[in-house]
Amino acid sequence: MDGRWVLHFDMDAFFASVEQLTRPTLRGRPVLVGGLGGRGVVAGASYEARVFGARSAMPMHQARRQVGAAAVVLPPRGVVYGVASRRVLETVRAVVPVLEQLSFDEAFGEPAELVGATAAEVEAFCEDLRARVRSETGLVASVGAGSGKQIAKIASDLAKPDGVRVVDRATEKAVLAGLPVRRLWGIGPVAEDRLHRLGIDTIGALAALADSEVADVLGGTVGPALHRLAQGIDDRPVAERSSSKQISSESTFPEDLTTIGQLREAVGPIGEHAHSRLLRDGRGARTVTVKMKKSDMSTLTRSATLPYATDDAATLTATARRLLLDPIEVGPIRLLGVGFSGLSDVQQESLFPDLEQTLETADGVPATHEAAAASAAASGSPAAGWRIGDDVTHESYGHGWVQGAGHGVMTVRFETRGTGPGPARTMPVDTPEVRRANPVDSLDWPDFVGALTDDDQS
DNA sequence: TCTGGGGTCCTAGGACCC
DNA sequence: TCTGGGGTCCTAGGACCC
Repeated sequence: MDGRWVLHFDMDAFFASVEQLTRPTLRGRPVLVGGLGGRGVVAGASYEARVFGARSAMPMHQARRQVGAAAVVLPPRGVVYGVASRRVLETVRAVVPVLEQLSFDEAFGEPAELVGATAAEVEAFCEDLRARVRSETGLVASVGAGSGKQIAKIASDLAKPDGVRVVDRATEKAVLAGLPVRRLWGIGPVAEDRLHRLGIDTIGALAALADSEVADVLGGTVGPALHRLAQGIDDRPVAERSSSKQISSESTFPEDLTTIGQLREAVGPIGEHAHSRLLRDGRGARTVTVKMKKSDMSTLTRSATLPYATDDAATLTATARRLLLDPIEVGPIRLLGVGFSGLSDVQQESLFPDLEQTLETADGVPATHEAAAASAAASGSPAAGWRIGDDVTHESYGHGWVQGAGHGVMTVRFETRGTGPGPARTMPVDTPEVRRANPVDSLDWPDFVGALTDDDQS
């Protein structure tokens, strides 16, 4: 393993950058992506917004207040980020075949060709990778490199924004030693607090502790692992991730739910959302978990394991509904989640047909009922109300997005990645030439017209 | 107007089996 | 008539990651 180089590839302000890419008017402006409701938090902030102190996971109202009137607040467009993420990672994979993907916008790689390379060679490799991603996707990534995953991840942090940082073996220990313990991957607020109480503030101070002390503070499993990382010992391999172990969906309500009836109603669309992703995954679940977050932010979970894995919506929803607790007993509920785990290929022939029958009919309310209602509400007729951030298409002006709406009129900005900054036009909300559009078109339009032509010719 | 949504991993106790 | 030890599965809670 001597001479290995691990790379950590990390997109810069990914969600906000995709918004700025596909909606060119937003370039150079402080963009906040996240929930718009009273309980929303920031999922992504552009660097222009970070100047004001806005950060991911911050309550949206707070970020908005800090940024001021210039703030552009947009709801997340998950499908667009998903498509952008896939394209970015395909580009990276063309250069680094084995990737350990951590999230939408982050991955480790360990290119075989870099074994034994000099720091300068590694830096050139990383710059080439960034340039490819930028030219093929229009998005900016930073890359960190080091002898292991931990140092590579810290290096990419140091490289941001829009940079490369290679930490060679000679300086690795010194770089680590001076950083706050919180920068170590695996040390969160609780562990940080425990260490601070003992006067341990830096990774260097953590590294200098005795093994037994670390185990006492951070636990017998996690402690020794973090201790080794603090000392720069990190030989964990880079490997492709296996399929997910759990599929879940959760939702925070605008106001806390206080009756079991409300919870029973809410479990329908939430369970249906998780179920649709379970179907897309192609496996079935044996264990159903219901999660309830109380107003004091503590969570209660209840789970049940079925005798077999199933992808049957009625069975899964009925199981979830059975697990609900009554707010009268446990207190008001701000969030409800439904999770499926114990995932495996569905067994077609049940060994327990009688039991299956019993479970399926255990709860009278068919799950599809709420699901249909929810999807009807989501797709609703345009006249029912455009929201800020909606993607639209106009018969003459092309693809655009709703910049503002109210009092019977709306302002639409007609632009996409391919058009450059576009004009804003104000029109009645019920303008018949305007229809809801596929958000992904903002990444491609009008280029996809050309793509179709190419296909026709071939 | 406090704190989203999607995950992974660890701990700890009890049931159950041999 | 005071009661082991190991292994596995299930459940509940929580820390941590982006």
